[in-house]
Amino acid sequence: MRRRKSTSPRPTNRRPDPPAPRLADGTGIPRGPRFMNVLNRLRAAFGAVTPEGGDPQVFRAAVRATADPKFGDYQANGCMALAKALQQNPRELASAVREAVDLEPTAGKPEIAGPGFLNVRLHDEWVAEQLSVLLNDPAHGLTPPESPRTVVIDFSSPNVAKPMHVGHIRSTVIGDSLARIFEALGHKVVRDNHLGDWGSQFGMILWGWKNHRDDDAYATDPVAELSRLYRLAQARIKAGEKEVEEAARAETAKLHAGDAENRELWTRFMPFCLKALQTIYDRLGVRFDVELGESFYDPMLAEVVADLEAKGLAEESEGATVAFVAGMKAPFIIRKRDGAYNYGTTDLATIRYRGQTWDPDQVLYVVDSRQGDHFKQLFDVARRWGYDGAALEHVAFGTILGADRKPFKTRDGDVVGLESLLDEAVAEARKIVDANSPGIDPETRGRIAEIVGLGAIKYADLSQNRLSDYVFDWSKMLAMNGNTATYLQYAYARIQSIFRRGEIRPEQVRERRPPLILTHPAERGLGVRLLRLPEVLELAALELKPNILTDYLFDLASAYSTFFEDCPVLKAESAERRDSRLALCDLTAQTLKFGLGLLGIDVVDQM
RNA sequence: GCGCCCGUAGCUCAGGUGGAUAGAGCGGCGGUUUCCUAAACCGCAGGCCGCAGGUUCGAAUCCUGCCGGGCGCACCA
Repeated sequence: MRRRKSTSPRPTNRRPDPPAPRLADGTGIPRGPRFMNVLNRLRAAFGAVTPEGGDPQVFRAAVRATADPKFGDYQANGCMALAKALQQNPRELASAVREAVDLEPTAGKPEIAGPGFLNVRLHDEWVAEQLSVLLNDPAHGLTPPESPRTVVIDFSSPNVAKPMHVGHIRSTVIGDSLARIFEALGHKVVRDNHLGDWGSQFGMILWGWKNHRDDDAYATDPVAELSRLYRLAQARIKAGEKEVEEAARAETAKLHAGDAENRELWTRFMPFCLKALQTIYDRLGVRFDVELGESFYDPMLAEVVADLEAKGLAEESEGATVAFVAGMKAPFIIRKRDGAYNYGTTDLATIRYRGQTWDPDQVLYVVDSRQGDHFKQLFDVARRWGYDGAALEHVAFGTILGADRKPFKTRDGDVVGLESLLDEAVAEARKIVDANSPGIDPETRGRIAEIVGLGAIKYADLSQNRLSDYVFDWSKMLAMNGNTATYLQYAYARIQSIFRRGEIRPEQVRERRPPLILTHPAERGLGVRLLRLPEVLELAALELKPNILTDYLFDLASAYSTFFEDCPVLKAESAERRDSRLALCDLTAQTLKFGLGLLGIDVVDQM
């Protein structure tokens, strides 16, 4: 697997697994009603019996869930690689590990298979016991990390003064989900919306305002009018009108220089712009801890450049002040020929401010992959500047494409507005709800459609590997099965339906703490999966990939659907069985709701 | 030209740090509903993992070269 480019050192790079739990009796066996991260438990056990000459960290890392259930639930693959290094027979090595390792009470002795795999099958009783613990665990099996980290997540970051469009959804949704996942794992998260409120796009708006404004239109809808002016300026510059380009640049420079008129206009426009953005964020359920835009850093820029110059990191080149980065031809510009600062300068000031304010362990920039070169330069300069305390990571993502594999546009060729995209998703969802569930009252159908529609959009984005471009496809997105939010929401709704029909509340099942029975393959398959959430979240956070979570949830929902078909709940053959299955239903519902919540997606009780 | 990303089933995509017979969904074909939501479930067909070398017990995964596609490369952000 390729590693992310980490151009600055990661203090906790390859974060170690949480240490094995400290145990009072020294047996290696945890006592008491405490949920255990299964993977970490097994890794600790195998790591402890790493053969002489092996690296325990490597050996334990080779433990993972099996790809195929016929090989058991988990497998330890470390013996083969180690045998090679030690020039020993892998099966003999595996045999020695098998004898030494103690997995009780979690599992029995592993089985040796193939060239030296060690296959682990969890004890049904242990799985059942863990599920009972999980049933009443508000933390969903998550335990606080040994050393919580501070993670700044820079995401969404739209330019103000123009409506958000489809291009903003990925950063917003991926960043929000990563924030939720890190928080759930017990880390401190700072969600920062680095607004584009100070750049040259504002100069274009100012130029438009002074030359082409429509006062009536502004009175009616300020943001729409400002957006029109921006697009007008942009179009004329793009058409090669140098004088417009120069004029807009001059307006930007005047704004930055403190020109009274431009500052007044900026101050006047901003509240409208922010309010428009807030409307979308509210609808998406996205919030920020801070929204420190480019304007916030403006007062620091001159000093940043002076400091870089003083430290010999910046130099003059073709009239601009730049920093060169080894291996890259284009310089990193921190002051333009005309004296104005640009986003490189702002980003450096931001790194310093964040370091001084939060002292983060990790800073994530959830930004389009096309800005890769910029971040490579930025991180390099920042490190040489001395801000190397945090791991700076560009969480890159691909472009959203239309069916023609070109950037997603409307039929008229405009960029698709985010608001209309959401509206369309909700309208599509509404059609399906109306068709499938006419018995539900219209108002409730409307609420369901909103949740299902937004869920579809978010999930389509999150379930894809970030790095690849993705083809936007309505039919796929709102499909009722397959790896979609709708499928997961449906599984959840079916569970709620069982509780309604049985006239029983989940809380009653939880209080009863019924013993879990896992003798049916569908029961066991579901049960083993329910224990995996903590390890999945740890991996998703490590890889910075929400699609690891969506894959898990889809797998869980599939296992539930199989269970639903094969295992009657309310009409189970005994009261014990019924209670056990109700508990499995509730656990699944809890996990789906919690997991979807970490993706920023809601559930509905019926659909 | 330099750099980054991508190439896996007809289509859209998964595929931890190299592991067992490469997986889903859609589409196709065939089944399942006196039973808790059929927005579901079960089965079948469908692959030279872009190509060629290399590394090794083992490669979709790592290395090299090539082919094909996307993107970025001095004052926009």
